[in-house]
Amino acid sequence: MVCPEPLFQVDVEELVDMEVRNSFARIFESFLHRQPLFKNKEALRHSYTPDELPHREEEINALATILAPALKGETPSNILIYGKSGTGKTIVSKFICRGLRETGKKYGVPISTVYLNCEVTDTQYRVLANLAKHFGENVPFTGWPTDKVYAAFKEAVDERRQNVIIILDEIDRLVSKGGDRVLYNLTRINSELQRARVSIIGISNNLKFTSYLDTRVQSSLGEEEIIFKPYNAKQLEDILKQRAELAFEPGVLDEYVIPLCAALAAREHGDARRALDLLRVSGEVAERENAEIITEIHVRKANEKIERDNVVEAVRTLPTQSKVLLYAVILLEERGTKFITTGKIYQVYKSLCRAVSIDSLTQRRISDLISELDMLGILNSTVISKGRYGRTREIKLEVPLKDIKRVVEEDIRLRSLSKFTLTQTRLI
DNA sequence: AATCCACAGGAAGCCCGGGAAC
DNA sequence: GTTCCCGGGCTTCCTGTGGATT
Repeated sequence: MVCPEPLFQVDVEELVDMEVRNSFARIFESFLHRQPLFKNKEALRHSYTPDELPHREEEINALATILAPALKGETPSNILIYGKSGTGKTIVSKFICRGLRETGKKYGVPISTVYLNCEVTDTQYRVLANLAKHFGENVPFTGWPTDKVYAAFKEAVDERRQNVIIILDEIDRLVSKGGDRVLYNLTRINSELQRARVSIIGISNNLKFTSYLDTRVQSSLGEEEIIFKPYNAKQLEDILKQRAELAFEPGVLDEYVIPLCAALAAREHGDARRALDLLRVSGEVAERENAEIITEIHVRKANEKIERDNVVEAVRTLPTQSKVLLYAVILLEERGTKFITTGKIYQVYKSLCRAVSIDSLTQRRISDLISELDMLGILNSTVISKGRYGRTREIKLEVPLKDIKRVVEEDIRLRSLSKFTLTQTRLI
């Protein structure tokens, strides 16, 4: 996500500013000889699982209590875990599963755990194929009938006596993409197994997602529910302190840095992931400035950088059609159009398509693309009714216009858009 | 109260590419 | 090579709707 700008370029600019032009050798020398700020940057990554998870004791206990029967060969209840992003759901689940496996190993109880992120593995087929692969079956990523994959998984799992715990992270993604049949199958699989037993841990940040499920799945999946509360600023501070000790050289952090990172992340619904990113990027910013100490200013800069980078990256990776659509909104915004509606956007969009000679999509499809951009937080759309003048969506740009305009124009196929003016359409 | 606008958004189905099996 | 299956992007067709206007 956050890709640091090349060190080289920035340093050169700075040197010119400082009117130090002797030689590049000096840059390299200083790079090599300056005191490092980081001791182990990995400790600030999301993927890092520390040995202790502060302020999640209750959740850990709850989860451990539910899963403990696996150690006696009994089948633990299925569990649903709810909580906003960065509240430790994933890390706690992985942490517990690791402990469970290790304890099982110690006492000779076979327990295997599988972690699947349903944002990537978002269909029935993919979930089953991944599970089957985990148990040694060779399933192609497409091609087989789903029943066959299911059978392959069942057979592989049932080869020996074992307790299997499947973690389905972002399980709500599965439902929104019609992969909920797999949940139905998985929750009933135990009745078809001879030796193995399967339990599911579903992780979701959407409290209401079960309402979209079949009632039978609802009740069997949600046998136990655990809710992860967001961290408050004080708790985030503790987490950051713990990681900072591992990540930074002693004495490089100004005393206000951690509280500020914690406070900024607490504003974002207590997101620990954001707090860690903030701390890491602050360090990187300071490093690039050749600073010896990381200060509040670096944190502020890091915060801006993270927000900008997120948006730019989101826009850069959009499909071409969405970029053209976004460009239509940008042009309308630049024109100061008061009510930007689906219809207006569609007309501008069509002329843009003509200008860059690509096929235009139907208004129905564009309506869906607008919703997607809304979900990404790039646009904001609200359905409004203008009485006699119809019901439509009022759409606003949610991100800095200049930044994203540049990003869209960078697309090779859309270069010529920069020359386009709205007078070419009869609108507005 | 009836009408009517400008869409929202659901449902069904088409088409295509990727891949396995025959 | 042909057939079958899956997922994703898309179109077509359709019904529904909030509130200004008639």
